[in-house]
Amino acid sequence: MVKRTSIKDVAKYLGVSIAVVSYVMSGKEGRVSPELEARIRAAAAELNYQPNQIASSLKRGRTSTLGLIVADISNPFFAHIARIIEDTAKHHGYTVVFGSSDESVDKSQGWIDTFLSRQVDGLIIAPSAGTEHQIKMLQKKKMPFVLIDRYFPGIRTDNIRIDNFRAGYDAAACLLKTGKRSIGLVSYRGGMEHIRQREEGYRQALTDYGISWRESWEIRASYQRLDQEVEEGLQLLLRPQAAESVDAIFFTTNSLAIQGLKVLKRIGCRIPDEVGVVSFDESDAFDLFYVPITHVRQALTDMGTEAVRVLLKHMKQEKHKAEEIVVGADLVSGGSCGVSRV
Amino acid sequence: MVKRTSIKDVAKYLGVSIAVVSYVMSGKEGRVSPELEARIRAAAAELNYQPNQIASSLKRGRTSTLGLIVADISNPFFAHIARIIEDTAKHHGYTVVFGSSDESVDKSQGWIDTFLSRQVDGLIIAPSAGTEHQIKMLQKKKMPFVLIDRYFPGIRTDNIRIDNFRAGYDAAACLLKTGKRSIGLVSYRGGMEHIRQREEGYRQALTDYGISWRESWEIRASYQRLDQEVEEGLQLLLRPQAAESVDAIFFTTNSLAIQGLKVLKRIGCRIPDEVGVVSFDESDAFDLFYVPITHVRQALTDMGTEAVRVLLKHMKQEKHKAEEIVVGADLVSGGSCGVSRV
DNA sequence: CTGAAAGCGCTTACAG
DNA sequence: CTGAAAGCGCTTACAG
Repeated sequence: MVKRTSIKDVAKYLGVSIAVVSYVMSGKEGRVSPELEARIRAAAAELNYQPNQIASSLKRGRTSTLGLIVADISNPFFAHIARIIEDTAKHHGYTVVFGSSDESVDKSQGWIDTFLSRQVDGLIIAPSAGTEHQIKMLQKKKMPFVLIDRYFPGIRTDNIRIDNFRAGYDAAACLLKTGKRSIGLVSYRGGMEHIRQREEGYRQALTDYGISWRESWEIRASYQRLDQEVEEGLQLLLRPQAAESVDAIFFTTNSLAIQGLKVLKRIGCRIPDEVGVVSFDESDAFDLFYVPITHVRQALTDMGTEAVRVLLKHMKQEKHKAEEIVVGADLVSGGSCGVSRV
Repeated sequence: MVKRTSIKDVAKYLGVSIAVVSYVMSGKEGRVSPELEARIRAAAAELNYQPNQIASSLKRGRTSTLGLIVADISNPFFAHIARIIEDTAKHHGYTVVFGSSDESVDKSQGWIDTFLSRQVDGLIIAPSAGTEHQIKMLQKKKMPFVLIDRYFPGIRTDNIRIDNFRAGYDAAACLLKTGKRSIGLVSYRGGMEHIRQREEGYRQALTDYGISWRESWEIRASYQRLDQEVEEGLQLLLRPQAAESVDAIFFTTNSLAIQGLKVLKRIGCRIPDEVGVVSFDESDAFDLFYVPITHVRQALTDMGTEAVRVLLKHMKQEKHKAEEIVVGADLVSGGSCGVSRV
């Protein structure tokens, strides 16, 4: 990089103080005479001056940067949210740095440390399981942050999420309404609260429809070995003639569903006749499946814009009571549940 | 944010100079006695010291940050690349800030300005059409950057891409091999070189298979009104009994294909019998389509890691001749082309 | 091995 | 309206 021209250079060029140049370049009104201002602007343009935000950040103690930590930026759910956060942040003069935690406690800590040392003004985090202490540490340091998608019931924090219980209930109910009676659950290991809520909703729906829940209907995969464990789980659920075999499946996230659908397709399972399916989140693959997959659509735009809005508010106010914001989620019907009898 | 403890605080706490603290905290070997080093480390831990990277950046003139500009971070192609770049950059001690240009010249300029004023050490850019002058400006400023995915034939720059001509050729050839004879092209307006290369490959394949190219086979959509224009274009291409009607379609990007498949599905077009299909890039939707969509798979991992590698190399060397790196791309067969007769 | 000091490029109270 | 100066938190040549 070629040596950049600084405020000092343009001050020297005009024989004025660096103070006036700074005032003009940072848009302070009424501190400098119109004539001088014009000369400074002209000189700045001529010398190709561009302010150094790093210096400004050091002096002002704020970087106008937000840190975003998600499980995986290449997951469409997070990629979509990232885009909305980017746009909203930019609109308020902020830039976003991001990191993927891969659901790892250590990686999450690593990104938090990185972002803190880089003096981000605030953090937006989709926290992984087992990171409660990291969240508490942020609170202790009074570092502004907001949680998205996930949250910890034991910690009062700003967080933006959907009503996961209700969404899980609606998803399962959609299957039950078509006469499905043995509803499998394909979910994540790890015990994240938002996933547990979806599962609770599912169980409540079973109960309300007079179905007695069976433990063998629930299978779980780990993030790290998702593909293999979904496949093994489905093999169990779909064993022909087995007492535990299932006539419908609720996938609690998009990645579980994508992998699950690949398995169902490979073994030639007919949807919805043999097995009804409902999933979470959007995907082009759901729309283009031979029978479009019914799914819970989270209001991602609201989630992203609210996250930034609440975070900026939090950053502004020393005292700030935690806001828990529930954004919309609706069931998009695609036919994969079967034909409703209600 | 609570007042952070600085190097000065720990120096004062121990009654030593800030210099030694700095040496220890930044890992300079052999400048400080082991005893003092131990005391400093203990004090730093006790006072919960975390280095301020902003101050370090200002002094050292480097931020260990890379800027990434893509068309849209929520597009799976770019989201995937972003993830690889994030991992590779992190491995080398760099953090990534990103911005989506939406194929807009102005937004692209905006992100470049933002990233320059934030003193990023280097840029990775998938440049939009019409941004040649921005690229030249970066060269004039000697700002290190590398282009990915796209490039400008008239400007010598580092760039990482696939052989788009060959990939376009292979894609079209796959359709021709199954006996398809009138091959439609669904592509982008705007004349980006990488897209033009794909189109050229397609035309060359037609020629080599003894088919005479027809202008009416080629339809183009703009980024801003993609959905509508793809639909209108397909309607033209698939008009029954029309002379121009087509028995196969080559989509030159994933977003064109996704939208196109939605249209084909809606109008009940049978793939591959009525219309063969081949696309670019990967998508869960391609794998899960009733007939898996044959597509060109770009070596995204290579593209991302090479981009970072070349950029870091460029940043290190004052003199540096432009590297044009071609990464792999292979055709993943899915059955959507039809049955090969060769 | 250790310290005093200059300086990175800004911002901003304080004088004049 | 304008300028001289302190200071943000580091790094690093220069003395000792």
